[in-house]
Amino acid sequence: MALTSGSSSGETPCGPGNAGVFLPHGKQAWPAQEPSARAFNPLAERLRRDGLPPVALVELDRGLVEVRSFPPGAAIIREGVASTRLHILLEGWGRRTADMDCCRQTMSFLLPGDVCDLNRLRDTNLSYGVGALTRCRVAVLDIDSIRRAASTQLAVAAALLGLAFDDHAASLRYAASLGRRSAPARLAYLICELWARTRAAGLALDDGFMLPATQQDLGEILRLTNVHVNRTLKLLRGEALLKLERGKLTILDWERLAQLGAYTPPAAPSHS
Amino acid sequence: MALTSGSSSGETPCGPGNAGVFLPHGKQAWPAQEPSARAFNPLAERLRRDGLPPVALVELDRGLVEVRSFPPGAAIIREGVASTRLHILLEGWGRRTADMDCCRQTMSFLLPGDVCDLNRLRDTNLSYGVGALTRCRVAVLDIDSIRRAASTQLAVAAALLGLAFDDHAASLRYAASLGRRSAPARLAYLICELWARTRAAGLALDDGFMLPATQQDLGEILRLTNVHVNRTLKLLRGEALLKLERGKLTILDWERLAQLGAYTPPAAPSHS
DNA sequence: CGGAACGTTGACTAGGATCAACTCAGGTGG
DNA sequence: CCACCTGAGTTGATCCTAGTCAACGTTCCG
Repeated sequence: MALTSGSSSGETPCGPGNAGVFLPHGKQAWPAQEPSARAFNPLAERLRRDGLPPVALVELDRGLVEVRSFPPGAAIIREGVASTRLHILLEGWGRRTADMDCCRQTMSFLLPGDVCDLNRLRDTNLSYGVGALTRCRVAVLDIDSIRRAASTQLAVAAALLGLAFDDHAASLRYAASLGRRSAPARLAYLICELWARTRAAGLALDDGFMLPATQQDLGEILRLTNVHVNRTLKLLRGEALLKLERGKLTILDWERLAQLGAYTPPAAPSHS
Repeated sequence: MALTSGSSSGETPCGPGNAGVFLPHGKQAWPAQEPSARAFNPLAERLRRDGLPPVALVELDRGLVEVRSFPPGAAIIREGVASTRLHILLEGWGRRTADMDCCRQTMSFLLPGDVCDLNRLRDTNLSYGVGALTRCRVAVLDIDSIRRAASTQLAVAAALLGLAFDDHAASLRYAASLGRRSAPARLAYLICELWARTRAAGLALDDGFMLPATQQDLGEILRLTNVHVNRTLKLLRGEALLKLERGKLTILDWERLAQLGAYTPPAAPSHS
């Protein structure tokens, strides 16, 4: 109910129980006008690369309740509202936020293939909310189905464990990148990380990516004011490291940008 | 080998394959002079409370390789060195750190019962190191044994998933608590969190806990300089919220401290 | 055309960093 | 026993990064 709250545009093409979310084969679950086959089912693709057998995907797929659509700025998950549903971002950009005493804090951006609220498997209450940065399409799954799947198919449990680890590792890297570093270093790091993630999600352009975030949004994740984000962008532009115009971020000098951000690309996992 | 690096004092009483780490029953694995039965085997206690059946504990226990001891300041895990061992803190305080370009960053303190490098189950390379704040006793386990245990005993996989989620949730809360908040708010939050964790680990005193960290250490986790930590402590002392002398932290006004830190105690998990 | 949201720039402020000096407790060796 | 050293805590003076406030430009959209 909290999830239905006035933000969805009513597009829920999947009937409950239909196959489709985890199975690349189950394309009948979506209308045919999908633009890109690569971005079609990002989580399934990721899990498949991870070595999850198709059988396990079928198992997970049983948990699908519906696919919902959210306009930009809508709340996908409200902070502090318990739910027995798991949300997977299929399309669009989201963000994890927490309302602190002073102002809103963004903990991470979410890209297609990311599970918004994986922690719910542990605790149905979350300490954060999830909002839509752009228009988003979100797969809604039933937690108990997923738990059942994990307890019958070991591969499912392993896959979830893998996702949790990745998420955790990213949080740690992110926390480290903040701290007593300068605004330019933090911004550079963020761009490097997003560049890697957009490429992994198949969303990257040749020399950059579409960044659907305002300077205010960037400030919330970098812990800067929009004004200072502006100045910092200007600085990096002046250094010919990158440029950001009309939502398109272009990387001009990857070497120096990665050096400034002290960014080291995460190694590929050694095991599933 | 990286783990043997010149810091251990040679105390490794357990032969490989001995029972003891996860099994509260297997007390023969330690010398008899253990001071407190409650702090004796903190992770096992935690997992037991979580509903992990004793059989699964036996399974995990097979992975025990040795128990190592580290003096204060020693490196328990060196950043960037791959390893096939998992480390569980049995006694003492540790910290997760990453060396950034400018200075060292601490991501979290580790207390007895915490797994230092759970991520290694996913990727044998870590993006952080672990150091000993006090003298530490650490159980060293073989990763492959744990993986095998998780793939035969579902309860083991579930327990690991639970630990990963808890760790992840703590990271997110921590990242949120930093950000654009003032030094007093951050310090207050840290104290609140440590107060909850020391109580959970059975290490708390009546009205506080032993905090074996210098003001420099506190600065590294709070992203402040030691000088500013000092001033902030002085401020909180002046407000009669807490005092810290000779390593003993005393909470004088819990209500106002929690309010200042915007601390909300984490809810108990709804499922295992 | 008008309004709203975002981006841009300047002037000023403040929270925390930096640098430096000093105190204090504990340990070590003569 | 005292002299000395070291690491931590404490305090003051000064600097600088980023926040705040405010104005104006630009883009987009109804």
